[in-house]
Amino acid sequence: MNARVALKTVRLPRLQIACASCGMQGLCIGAGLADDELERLDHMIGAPRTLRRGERLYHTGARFGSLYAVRSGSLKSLVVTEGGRQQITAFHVPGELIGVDAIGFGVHHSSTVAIEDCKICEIPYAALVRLSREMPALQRRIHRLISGEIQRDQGLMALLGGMRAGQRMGAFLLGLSQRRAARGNSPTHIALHMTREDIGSYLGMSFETVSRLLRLFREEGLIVARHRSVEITDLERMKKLFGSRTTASTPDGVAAGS
Amino acid sequence: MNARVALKTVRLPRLQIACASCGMQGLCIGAGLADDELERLDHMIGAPRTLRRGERLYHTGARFGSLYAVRSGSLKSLVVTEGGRQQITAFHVPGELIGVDAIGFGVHHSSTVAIEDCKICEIPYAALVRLSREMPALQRRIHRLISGEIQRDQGLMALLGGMRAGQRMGAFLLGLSQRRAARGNSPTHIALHMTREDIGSYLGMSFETVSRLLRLFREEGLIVARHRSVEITDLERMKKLFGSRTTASTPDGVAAGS
DNA sequence: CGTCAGCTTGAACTCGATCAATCACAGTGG
DNA sequence: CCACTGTGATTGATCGAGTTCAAGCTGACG
Repeated sequence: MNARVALKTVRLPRLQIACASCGMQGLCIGAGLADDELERLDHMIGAPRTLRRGERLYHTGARFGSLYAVRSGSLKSLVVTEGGRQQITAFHVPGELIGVDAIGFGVHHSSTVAIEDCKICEIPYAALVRLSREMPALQRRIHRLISGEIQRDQGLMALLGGMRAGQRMGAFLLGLSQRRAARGNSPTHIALHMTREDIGSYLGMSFETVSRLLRLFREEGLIVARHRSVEITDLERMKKLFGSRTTASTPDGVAAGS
Repeated sequence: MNARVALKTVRLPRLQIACASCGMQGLCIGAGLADDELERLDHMIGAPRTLRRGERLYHTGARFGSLYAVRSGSLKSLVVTEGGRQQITAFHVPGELIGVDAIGFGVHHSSTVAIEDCKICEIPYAALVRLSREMPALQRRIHRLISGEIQRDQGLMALLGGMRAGQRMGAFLLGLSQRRAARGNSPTHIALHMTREDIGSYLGMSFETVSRLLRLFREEGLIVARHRSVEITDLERMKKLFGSRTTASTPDGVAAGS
């Protein structure tokens, strides 16, 4: 597999051009674009800017003007409910795009904060839309990003709505693992940059339960956890227990309405 | 308020033209379009088609080709988790658009089923996109619909993640009330066309708990419930207890960015 | 070296799930 | 027309997962 990718990299020059926003190949906003298209896109992307831990990228109610790509570090997005409670809606890691949920509305409906020092690239949305009018591939890409956002949310809803705390925790760890793997990193070593409280908020449980579940997983031999570093020692069993997204099985026996 | 709307209807001809898809004014896909634009849009919308109760509009994995507007009746969308459990992700009532979560991905990631006999209008998406290239207002509208979908999901996540069953139930009833109000219907009378089980799935609780909570609300004097008809008798206290989403329910009037 | 935020662990309690029995009602067919 | 039937709704009793409160512990950082 790796060998094949390497071969392609040699043969197809465009894979050697990294996206200016996230600094990676074939990820983020520039995925699926041709060389010249990627270059035009790159021109409108600003230089990476540093965000210190705890600093806010944008907050609820702020005018939406740009998407942001994470180059390094990680961030969290949260919404504040009527009761003043904070609900974490997403964690963002390098190579991912932030602000997708505000597209088209003109205003952010969540706040995003750095949970460690980050490097962030700004992508002006108006220019992006203008460019997308001439580049169907880019327009498709934008739509797909948004669609992916909705899917992610629906997955989390299903998680929160119908699973036990342990399953949610397991699915969370597997999710982080997969996101690392998608970027070519080890799928077994996970760094939890966020606090237990953030995880609890995200998964709809108390931070004490997060702590207890991690211990349970450790006692079960599924992971080795120390501080904020988690090593998945039995990835297979994890996948078995907490169903990795194997959604290839979609039976089409019944004919849809008319 | 009503008087002002009526006045506008008289003064501005465009408000008298109903959207062909949902049969309503200023809702659904046609909101915010000029007369001639609305007409062009209408030409690509098919005649309403009937869907019998229990019939499926589309299912997970099906190719995405169209959005659908509800003219009458109601439907539910659901995702099936790895474990085979069904999680209801949305209920759809007249004037709303279905299928937004599949935009850009080419494939539906949820199934949608009629919970009573419905009339549905199909809106071919490819044609819609083509049209939107010439009509910035339509493009904005599409983006806003998608964005609204994300927001709705985030709201539900916050609901599922951090609220007690009673609060979720209250917020659910208030939500239905507001959606009725947004379409000019009485906000106090709600018809629950879905089963208790569906409500339970949507709100992440057992159907018995749904039943018990409705009784509790009745004993508290908040509602009068009989069969599937619910009358909110103390809307003020409901709002006080279960924080109504005081954000302007119809996102028109807010200037969209870019 | 002290301080403090974040983490762990324990103990008691509570909310809501689960199991189970009964009821209400719509649809069906005699 | 009424009895039959099945799905959905109500209500009760029990139990356990997870919250909450509380008390220490750990490691980072001034």
